[in-house]
Parts: sequence; structure tokens; C-alpha cells
Amino acid sequence: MLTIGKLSRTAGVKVPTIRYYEEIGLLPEAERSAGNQRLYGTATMDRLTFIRHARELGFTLEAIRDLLSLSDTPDQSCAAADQIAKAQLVAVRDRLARLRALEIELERMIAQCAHGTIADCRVIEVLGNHDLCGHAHNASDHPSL
Amino acid sequence: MLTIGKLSRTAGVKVPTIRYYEEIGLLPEAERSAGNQRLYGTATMDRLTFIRHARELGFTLEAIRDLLSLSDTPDQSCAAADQIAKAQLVAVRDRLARLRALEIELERMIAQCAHGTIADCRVIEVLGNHDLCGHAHNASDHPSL
DNA sequence: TCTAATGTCTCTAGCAACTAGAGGTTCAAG
DNA sequence: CTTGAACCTCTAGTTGCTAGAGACATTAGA
Repeated sequence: MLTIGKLSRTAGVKVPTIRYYEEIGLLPEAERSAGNQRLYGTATMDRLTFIRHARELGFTLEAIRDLLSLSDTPDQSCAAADQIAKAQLVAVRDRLARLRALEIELERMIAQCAHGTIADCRVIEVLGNHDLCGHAHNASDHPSL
Repeated sequence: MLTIGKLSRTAGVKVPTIRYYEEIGLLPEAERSAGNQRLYGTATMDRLTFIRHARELGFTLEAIRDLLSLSDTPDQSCAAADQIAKAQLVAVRDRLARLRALEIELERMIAQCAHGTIADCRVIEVLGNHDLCGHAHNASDHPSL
């Protein structure tokens, strides 16, 4: 049985984060020692590793909750999990496209900086003047980047 | 003079967001009408447009605060603004690299989904088993993606 | 066996960057 | 003059944690 600290180091997830996951129901309530400290077995260890990997891949905790409930009932179709991953891929490609545009814009801004005074600095100017922007962006263009 | 609603539509920033920006000091306190409603001139309009563009480019509100304080004193060197933009570019490229790795991983997961039952679904498996992951990731690998 | 250090407990509050809603006031059009 | 949209302030919620206070548990060394 692992203490929360050992679980933390083994899974690469911080201690308060583990407690947080328990609080929101992503992890089951842990067993307790005689002195009320949390104790974990390998099942929770695996579950936590699953969560960490999913987080690293950009899944929200809600998506992870769905994936976990799927894997808790493994006899059904894979289609739902597949669906979640595909939605995730769409979101990732969306973010990628926006970030690439952003990279180009920043490169342009920096290239145009003449190292004079701010009065003629394009970094400021580009941000203040839409006409200089170089790419089209509209109001609904940045939900969370 | 614009009301907050007109400013909102013109600048493409939602009404509560404008009030929020005022509250945290990004926008100056607005003039008020006889009936206590906010009124804006073109100066605030420009400032708000600046903020929106900077947000769309991924600058944090803190970075924007810095940029605004720079542009409020335009007789100094451009270097500071340049510096902020460059730091931003580094962060953007970082996010890009991670997102590209993530895209590849998701593509691989989806390609491997055999459309069977979850018991042998790779989407679940890949997330639970580090060995199948295909790329190296360590614990300090995802500050905000 | 005692003690000191480290680990753990619960609880509250905070972060970014907003968004949503309640309950009330003001303004503009018909 | 009335109606309805737009505005006001205030509080609380969102996501995914992180930080700190103050108290209890455990463990390693003297």
C-alpha cells in the first residue's frame, strides 16, 4: 500500500492534485490508515496514470471522466471512446491553426521593430491598428486559444 | 460618446468583459451619464481594440498591462516591447511543438482503434499504459499545454 | 525511548480570465 | 406614457489546480 506521497512521486501527479481528483470523484475515496492517512493500491495507481496521460494529451477532466466510465464497463463498443478522441483531435487541430497564425504575426511584429522609440514601434502599432494586422480575425476567434 | 453596448459591438468585446477590464485597471474608470451609465470616447475605444488584438495573439493580461504602460510613455526605447513580443513568440512555439506531438499521438490512437469492444480499444489502452505511448513525456511536461 | 523532521490531514482562499444571474434603474422608441 | 431593451451593481460560478494555516501521524536518528 502506498501513501499519498509515494503515489504522487510514482505517478508524477502532485499530492494536492490527487486529493482534488478524489474530491471531484475522478478517483475513488482512498482507504485510510489507523492514523487517517490515505492508502493506495495498484488499481488507483493505474487509474491515476491513465488520468495523467490523458491530461498530457489535452483531454479535459470531463472527457477523462467519460473515458473512465467507459473503461469501467469494458464490454461495450469502442465507438464512444473513439468519438472522444476524434473530438479531441479536431480541437487540437483548431488550436494548432490558430497558433501558427499567431506565430507568423509575432514574427512579423518583431521583424518590423526598428529598435527606435516606442512612438514608432510596430509591436505597439500592430496591436492597436487592425489594418496592419495582416490576417483576418473576427470576434469569435479565440475561445481559449 | 459611446455607451458600453455600442463600444462592445464596435470593439468586439463583451459588455461584462469591458466592465471587468475597468475593474482590474486595464481600462480607466469610464465617465458617467446623468443616469450613471458608462460613456466612452475614442481613446478608450482604441485602448480596448489594442487589448483585444493582444488577447487574440495570446498575450496575458499582465503582458498587456506592460505593453499599455509602455505605450503610455512613448518616448522610451522600443526594446521592452520587443522583448515582450519575443517572449511571447517563444511561448507560442513551445505550445506549437507540444500540440503537434499531441496531434500525432491522437492520430495514432484513433488509427489503432479496431472498432471492437472497449476491452481491446487502444484509445483506452494507450492512456493507461505508458509503454504504448510512443513518445517520451515527463512529469514537468504540461504547464497549461 | 525520546525527539526532531518530515509527511499528512482538513480547511479556506487564491490564480486567470472571464461568464452568468439576480434584482433594480435608465433610456429610447412608439 | 408606456414598454422593452439596455444598463447598473453585486455575488457566485467556471476549470484545474496551487498555496497556506494550523494540527496530527510517522519515521529516522541519538
